[in-house]
Amino acid sequence: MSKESLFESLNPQQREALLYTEGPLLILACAGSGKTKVIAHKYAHLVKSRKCSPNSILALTFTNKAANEMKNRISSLSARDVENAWIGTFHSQCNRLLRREIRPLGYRPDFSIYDEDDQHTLIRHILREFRFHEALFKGVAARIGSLKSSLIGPDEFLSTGDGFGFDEKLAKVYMRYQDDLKRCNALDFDDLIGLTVALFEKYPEVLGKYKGIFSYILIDEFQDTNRAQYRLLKLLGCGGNISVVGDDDQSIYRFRGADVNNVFRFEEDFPGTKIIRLEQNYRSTQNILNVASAVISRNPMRKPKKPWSGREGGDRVYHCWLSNENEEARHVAKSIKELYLKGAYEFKDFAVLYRVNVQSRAVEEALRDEGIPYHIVGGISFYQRKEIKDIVAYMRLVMNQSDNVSLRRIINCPPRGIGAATVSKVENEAKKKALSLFEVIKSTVKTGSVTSGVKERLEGFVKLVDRLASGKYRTVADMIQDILEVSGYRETIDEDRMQNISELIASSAETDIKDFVDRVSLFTSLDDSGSGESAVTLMTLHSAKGLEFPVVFIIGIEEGVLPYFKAMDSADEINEERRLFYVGMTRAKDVLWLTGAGKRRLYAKFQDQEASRFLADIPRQYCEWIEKIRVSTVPPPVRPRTDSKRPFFPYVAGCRVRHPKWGVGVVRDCYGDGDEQKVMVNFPSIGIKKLVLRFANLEKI
DNA sequence: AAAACTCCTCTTTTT
DNA sequence: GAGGAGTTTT
Repeated sequence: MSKESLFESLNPQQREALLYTEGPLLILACAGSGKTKVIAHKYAHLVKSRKCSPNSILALTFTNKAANEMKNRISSLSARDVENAWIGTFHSQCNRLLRREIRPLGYRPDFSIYDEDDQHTLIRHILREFRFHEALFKGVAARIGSLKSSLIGPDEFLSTGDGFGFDEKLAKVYMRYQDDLKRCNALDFDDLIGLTVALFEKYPEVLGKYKGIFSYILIDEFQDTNRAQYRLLKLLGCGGNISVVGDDDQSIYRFRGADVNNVFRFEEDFPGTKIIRLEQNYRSTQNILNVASAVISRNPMRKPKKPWSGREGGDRVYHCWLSNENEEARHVAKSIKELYLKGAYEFKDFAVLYRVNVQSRAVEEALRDEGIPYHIVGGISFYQRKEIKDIVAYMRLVMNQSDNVSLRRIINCPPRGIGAATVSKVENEAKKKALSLFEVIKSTVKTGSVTSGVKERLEGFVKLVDRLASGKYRTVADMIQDILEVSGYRETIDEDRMQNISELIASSAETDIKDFVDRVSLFTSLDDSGSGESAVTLMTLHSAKGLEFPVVFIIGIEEGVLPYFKAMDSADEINEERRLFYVGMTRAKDVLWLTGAGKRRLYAKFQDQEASRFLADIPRQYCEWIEKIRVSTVPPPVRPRTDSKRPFFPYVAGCRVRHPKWGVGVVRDCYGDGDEQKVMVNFPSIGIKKLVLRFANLEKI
């Protein structure tokens, strides 16, 4: 492709973004403004104009899907092989770098990568050993994860503790977790970023090497970076050879550590930053854009921007209030059918978006009743399935025999008579001698300090692993087949599970075994290839980011659902809910429906629902109200309620209370309502207690 | 080691 | 109201 045609399809701002290569550049890209296109074109331009040699541009995204899309675009623009280019997700490229450079940090290059599940297993194990709130493992993991994504180590965290015991214990768990990972020669997702940063900070010569390799840096979805990722960019991009593209209005992953403030910090940290705004929206009609803009403009702390659409007018945004969630779902299904029968749209042109996955149920039912094909995006990932994780654990243990988490997973799977008692014996031994579990097992087999039965079974296991480790497998398929046969795993699983394993094998093709394990670890969901049949898409608002559909329904726009009730007591979280709504609305090209229900069953109980506060921000002239239930029962879209109707708590997290028996403690959380109101209080003497407010007899101090 | 039972939780989830 | 996980039972 000629240089001219690289520009031809771009508007003036996009062109400017592409040509500005001499200093740090922040591209504020409104929804639907073609940001991915700009990055791909810029990459191609940098190579074409010989400003950068091929493979010297680091281009980072968040998802594998986005990375693949970028690779495809770039290779078709520049007719160049992108196999060895530094294009990929933050995690995959850090992994690539660490496989080469990690030694000085005390890990071996054959390290395992632990996903969230493995992380949970390990933390749970530690909590059990510490006899410390094992049930809270998820919360503890989340806490540790957020510390790690902010590059706060255990020691640093300890020094900021609240002095009430919990955080100190948490710091100990954190420290131990990090030690265990190292002992296992394993990295979790946060380590992939964090250790790359640590490497660069500790070893300037390594940083220098990579600054030499990367002559330019391109970042997509910049608003989703966390502190660690930002630090990485700062280290590598301080020379100013960096362009980042993002939209602060579309930051919806705060709960995962994403920090929108990076967008605001960028200008300060990269002096001389040029800002270019991509404000032309190529997706939605002006009406849809007006509605979305009206809602998002209520958020404080935004980068100012004026999105506009080349598509004047368009349908007004439809809004409809139904009596309950089934009526709502039926309404969605009927509307889809109606539009479909008019012939303007295929089923794949429709999307139904919701805040929480449970909302899909009613919609599924209604679509089935109408005979409308649909598919659901999200849910349990292929790679999270037990049988897949088991097989991968075998592979990991074979490649990294320090991997205790994988060993524990499969030592008795299939059952080979090595029970909990034996394992915990081995664990104690391992702790004493600072060896890995597998090493201890091997020496136990040699010295025979256990009963002959146990010894025999352990020996069988060692032989199994050794056999697999010495196997000269050409392909992933060979290795997995051997694992299935030799371990006896195959006999223990049913048809369905075997089917999944076959799929795993099929997906491996001719991939190198090590690359395959990395890929499996760094993938979350298998590309839903889809059956090819045209079908309505159902998914959460989060999953919808980056996509577009001609007709979009956003359902459950009610207080408690959107914004979700858990987010309602913090202004920051409300703002994020608003952004989520904004992301949803800006997915629509032609038609946007906003619906809600007056009654809804959430979990066990029915609830009366009020219209979402966000609806009150929509100017009436862009909207059309469709009356489905009697006007008297239609709740007008009111301003946000005062707190009077929300469950009221006499305490807030952080305040101190006195308990007649346990003395003074700190409130950590308040939840539930009515007679079920509960508080979680941390008492220094005994730790965390959950108390029913009615009975607790607490005194505020 | 499977089956039965009880208890708990229940937002979103790029890697 | 349902699914997951831990515990107890057989």
